Amino acid sequence: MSVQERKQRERAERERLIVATARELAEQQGWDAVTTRRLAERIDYSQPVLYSHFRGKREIIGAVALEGSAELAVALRAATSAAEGPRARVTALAGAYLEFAERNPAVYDAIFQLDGGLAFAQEDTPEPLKDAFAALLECLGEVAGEGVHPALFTELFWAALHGLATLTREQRLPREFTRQRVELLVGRLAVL
Amino acid sequence: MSVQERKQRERAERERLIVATARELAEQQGWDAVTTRRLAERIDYSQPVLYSHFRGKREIIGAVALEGSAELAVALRAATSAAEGPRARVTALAGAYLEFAERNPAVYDAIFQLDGGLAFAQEDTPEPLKDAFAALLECLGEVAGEGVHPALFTELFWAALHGLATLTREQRLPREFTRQRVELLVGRLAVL
DNA sequence: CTCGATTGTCTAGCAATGCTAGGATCTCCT
DNA sequence: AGGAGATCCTAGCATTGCTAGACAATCGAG
Repeated sequence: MSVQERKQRERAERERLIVATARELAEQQGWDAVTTRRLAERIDYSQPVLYSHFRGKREIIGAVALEGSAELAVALRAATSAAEGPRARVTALAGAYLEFAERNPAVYDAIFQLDGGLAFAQEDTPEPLKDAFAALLECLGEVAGEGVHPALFTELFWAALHGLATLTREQRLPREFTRQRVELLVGRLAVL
Repeated sequence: MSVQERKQRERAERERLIVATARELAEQQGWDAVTTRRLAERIDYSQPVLYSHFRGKREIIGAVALEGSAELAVALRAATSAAEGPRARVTALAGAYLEFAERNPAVYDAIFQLDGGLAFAQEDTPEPLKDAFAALLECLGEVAGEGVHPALFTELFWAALHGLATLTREQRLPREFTRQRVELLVGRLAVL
């Protein structure tokens, strides 16, 4: 069945190409510019090909979200493992989170802002999403404080980061004081 | 000039009708359902009339945002003024904010999530937006703590609330623990 | 090697979207 | 009463996500 295998590989390869191209286009010109036509043109296929891989634009966003989520988890773990002591770890975590959002706005949108048809906070939540939350939990669990459920604390801390990330990106918060806000957030929320 | 005045009044009245209808439609079926055609049909005019009042859909969203922002400010002040003591006030503020977001999801989106073409955190920021922030500041300024800039503290607190509001609404956070998260937020962030 | 069937792809098209041009109608002042 | 000017609507454009149906390439059986 070598032929079938090759076909499957090529198909999988094309699917990755679609996702990568969608992501690239979104980062370059925003998600509004990611139309099925443009996307199809960039991968040198016609539109209907997209629909043989994904149900629709939604699922493409979802695929980008999953890919990005995995990267976010990696970035968070890399940042925390490079820091010494609880406070430095949490600060590094927050910084890495915000930097990820800043450097990959379209991907961040795909994960947290747009509708990618993904389930959150349920059993059928995709693994990468759970894992990104797990990465947060690993670091934040140890600074939740006495009698505070680690997951609940993580949710709150995450919400604060999410708020900072989105409001900053849309110019709703002046960007220049980001550092101070993070310091304040860490200093107040975390029990060190 | 009674005739001219009447015309102007009618025109202003129609503008309010447009905004109110857009808001209603958005709350009922989401902003995606607010198309210029549907909106025009509901107010018994043709599409181009909308464009004699607003530059485009964007500005209509912006108008809803301004209206909603004013209401938010009122709601926040009502909640804080009814509470005794710093802790109760801040808790009431947070509760009122989240309740507003929960009960007026479309309006909340118009203000904070969608692009209504409004300027934020600048001199030319519209008054209602500044005032909503001022309402937050009035309450949160007194619990910022020593040596912490009240505005910076307010921004952080607001970001946390915004994160909780949006993530909860999109089912990204389980709704049942909202109360605990708010308690934790207030207890940790505010200096009482 | 040939020929039908299956798989894959593309062309063409649909309905819906935001927005606009141009003409029709209606109102008001002289 | 008539013309100027404001007001509004019909009709249309380009773009969107998505799909049907035709066409071609490939594969397996004889």
